[in-house]
Amino acid sequence: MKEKRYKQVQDFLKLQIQKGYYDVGDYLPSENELCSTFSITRTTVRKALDELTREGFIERHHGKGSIVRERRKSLGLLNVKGFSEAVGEDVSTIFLQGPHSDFWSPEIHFKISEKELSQPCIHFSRLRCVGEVPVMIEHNWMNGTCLKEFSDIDFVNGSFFKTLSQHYHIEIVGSEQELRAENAHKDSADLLKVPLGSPILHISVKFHTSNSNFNIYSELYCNTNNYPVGNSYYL
Amino acid sequence: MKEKRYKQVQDFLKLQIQKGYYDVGDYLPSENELCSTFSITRTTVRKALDELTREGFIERHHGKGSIVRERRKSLGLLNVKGFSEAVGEDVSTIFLQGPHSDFWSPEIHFKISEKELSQPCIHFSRLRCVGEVPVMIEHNWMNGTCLKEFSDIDFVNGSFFKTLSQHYHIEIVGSEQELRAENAHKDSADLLKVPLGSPILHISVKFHTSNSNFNIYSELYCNTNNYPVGNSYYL
DNA sequence: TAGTGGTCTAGACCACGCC
DNA sequence: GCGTGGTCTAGACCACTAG
Repeated sequence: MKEKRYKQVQDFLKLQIQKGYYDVGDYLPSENELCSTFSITRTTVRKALDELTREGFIERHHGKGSIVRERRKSLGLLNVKGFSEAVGEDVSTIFLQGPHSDFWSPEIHFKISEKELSQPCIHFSRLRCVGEVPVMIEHNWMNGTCLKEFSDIDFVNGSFFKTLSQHYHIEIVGSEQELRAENAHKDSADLLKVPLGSPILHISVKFHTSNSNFNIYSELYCNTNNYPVGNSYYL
Repeated sequence: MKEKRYKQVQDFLKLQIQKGYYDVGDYLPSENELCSTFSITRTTVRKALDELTREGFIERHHGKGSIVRERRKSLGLLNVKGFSEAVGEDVSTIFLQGPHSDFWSPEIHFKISEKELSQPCIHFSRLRCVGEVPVMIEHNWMNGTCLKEFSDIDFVNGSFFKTLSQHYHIEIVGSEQELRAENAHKDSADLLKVPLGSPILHISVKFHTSNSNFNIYSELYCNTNNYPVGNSYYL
């Protein structure tokens, strides 16, 4: 398949931003400049800029131009913003299962796309702790065909999202979440070291990425007794 | 400001979907049909469909058409929107206590600003139902000096936020939230009609508004058994 | 093969920010 | 006034799906 023009421009600009060619707040070339640089029309340039906006790389200001945005740290809820930031430094992560091939689990709450279902699945799970106290169990499933040799690559700074961005150029563009209060089942009670039947916050997440065939499906089980899940949202 | 063409089409289709004119899985009219129906070009029609896709109302399939997506059966609480805009259908609200003067309650989780503490407080609480089933208890506290004669004014379409916007020109600009899974206490168990000790999702919210001396402090108690709390976030 | 959505061109006019 | 991004037109060709 031929590389799309808007995709070329999009990737070119994204790379320049990621490489630090522009500082936060800098203006990109104007749409008309980009048109002549790439010998394409404004419609195509704007499609590229639309995508970059959706991905959070730039902001556009009517009458002024497109500026480079500060890279976001969290999306909606529990992008584990609560861990390294809200809770402090004393957080740790234990792999329960490293990345490995698996089936698409019925535990996944959101509807998995047909395309993804027909492709191999990668799964990994982690236990998040504050100090010595386990506070969250995290299960993740995703399309394996998009992550060649994933199991062999170390997580960038322990962050899965950073790894996706830097090694695979996949960006998170949105998420859907559902939250429930449940009673702890045996497995989660054991891992979280709480009595069977304790109230547990169960969060189902579907992260949407810049690749429409690659979503991340997560099921999280949180002990909120000492560390409530936090979220902030600004317009 | 003139209403944009793509916005007209977008809102028209959204309304038809919300009204149930299309079933889940139904195909919308093709892009070319919409072009002639509205006497606009495909670029404009596609812009409308792009927005609906981003909002999660439709899915588009190359070579086939645009189908209506399943609407999430959730409360959509964690964004800045209110309950009334959640799923829209068949929700009702019962006032437990209408707006009245009160003290700033120790039940409020977030820190109240000094300025607000020194001023009178208005409180009201409601029970939110889907059909006949109570799903959420809502307590709200706020600075009374900003809401002259608030008790006497009817809520615009039953929406508190709309009332704030239309009568007081106060807009929500952001929020902070904390979530906990708890066991139901006596009062909330009674109101939500669940057994004592059932798992309940407790959400503490501080809404920030365009008036920095006016924040809304809410404490919410949700029965998530049938209607999980949902949230989606798109860039 | 006919119809659909996906990409792209080459223009136009408007609203906004700034000098 | 001028450059910027936002909206819109009237076409074109391509890729995908299905009968």
